[in-house]
Amino acid sequence: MAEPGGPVRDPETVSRFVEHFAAQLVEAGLPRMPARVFAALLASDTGVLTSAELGEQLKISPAAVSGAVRYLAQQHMVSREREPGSRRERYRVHGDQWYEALTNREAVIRRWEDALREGVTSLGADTPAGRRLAETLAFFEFVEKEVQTMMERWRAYREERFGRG
Amino acid sequence: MAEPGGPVRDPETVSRFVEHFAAQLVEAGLPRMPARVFAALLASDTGVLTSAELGEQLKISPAAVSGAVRYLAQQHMVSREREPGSRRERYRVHGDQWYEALTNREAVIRRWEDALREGVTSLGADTPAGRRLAETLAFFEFVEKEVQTMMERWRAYREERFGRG
DNA sequence: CCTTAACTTCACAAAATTCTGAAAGAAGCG
DNA sequence: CGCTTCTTTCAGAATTTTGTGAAGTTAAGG
Repeated sequence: MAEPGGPVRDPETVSRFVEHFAAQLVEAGLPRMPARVFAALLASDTGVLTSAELGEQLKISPAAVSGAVRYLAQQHMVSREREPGSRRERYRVHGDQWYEALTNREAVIRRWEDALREGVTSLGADTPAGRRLAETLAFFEFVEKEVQTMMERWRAYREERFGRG
Repeated sequence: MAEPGGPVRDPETVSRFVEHFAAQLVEAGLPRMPARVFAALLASDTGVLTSAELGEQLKISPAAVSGAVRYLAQQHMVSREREPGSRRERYRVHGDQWYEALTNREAVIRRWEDALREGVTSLGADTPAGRRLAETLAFFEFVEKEVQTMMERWRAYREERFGRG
């Protein structure tokens, strides 16, 4: 399908997917612009786009691209690369990297756990509320461990099914 | 510690925990009022509070309580009970129920999967972008299955460690 | 160095969200 | 049936978030 000289990718088809998938991400809590930029990268053939390409494709200002990309980089969902010998920056979705980011709410969970531990102590480990908090804490600790092993299983499964990315 | 006649719970200590934990939830994406209401329920001794109690404790209007509770109930994070023979409604965090809710982003994931499937088709399963989308789709399908078995392991572990809730 | 291309930061306008008071709506109880 | 108590809905004020244009910053290329 992909011809040598020119891509057959219909921009409108791509855009339809990008906006639709971005909308789902937004619904799940991601801010709008980061969601759109991320979807655009996912739907690109190389997985790499420049700031200009993103701005043009999504019809947004350079400032918006900048903000969205900063957000995504902080969440480790994309990485930024300097194109050698050029002022252009390139943004990339790297398969593995972003699965990990999705499940690596580690920092967030860690803070939940801290807050819960403090709650158990201050409310009293021997009170009903304290016991409820302790159980909740145990749940998060459990999940944290499980997610790690789950990702190991995923990597194995992925390699078997798709080969090395 | 909990005496028969009157609770020793220091309201200020409780409030400190409630606001702190709620703040973490907000940071993770939960709207403010639902987060505060939920934290208050978690920190209550019985796990049940009336609308009036919530309003008083959090210093918010009945309208705010109503909105927050509707949100939480939709997310299956609390359940509402009618106190028999009274106009009062009671809201409850039920241990199991809300762990499940946390991991049951099922509906959300389902929609992601749908969008991705459509993307694979419309961009072409044999294009680089299509392959990337297909792999992403595989990841979610994998996670969906894994989370289910993880929750089974949690229930087993929980029962062993805490006994029947 | 100076020019120029590319990205970033900042202040502000626009848009969306959030919470409240007020009014309306249910449901028990006499 | 009407009174009373509790909850929900609604319109609007206040706050927050978002995206832009414009100025500022960095670094390549002459």
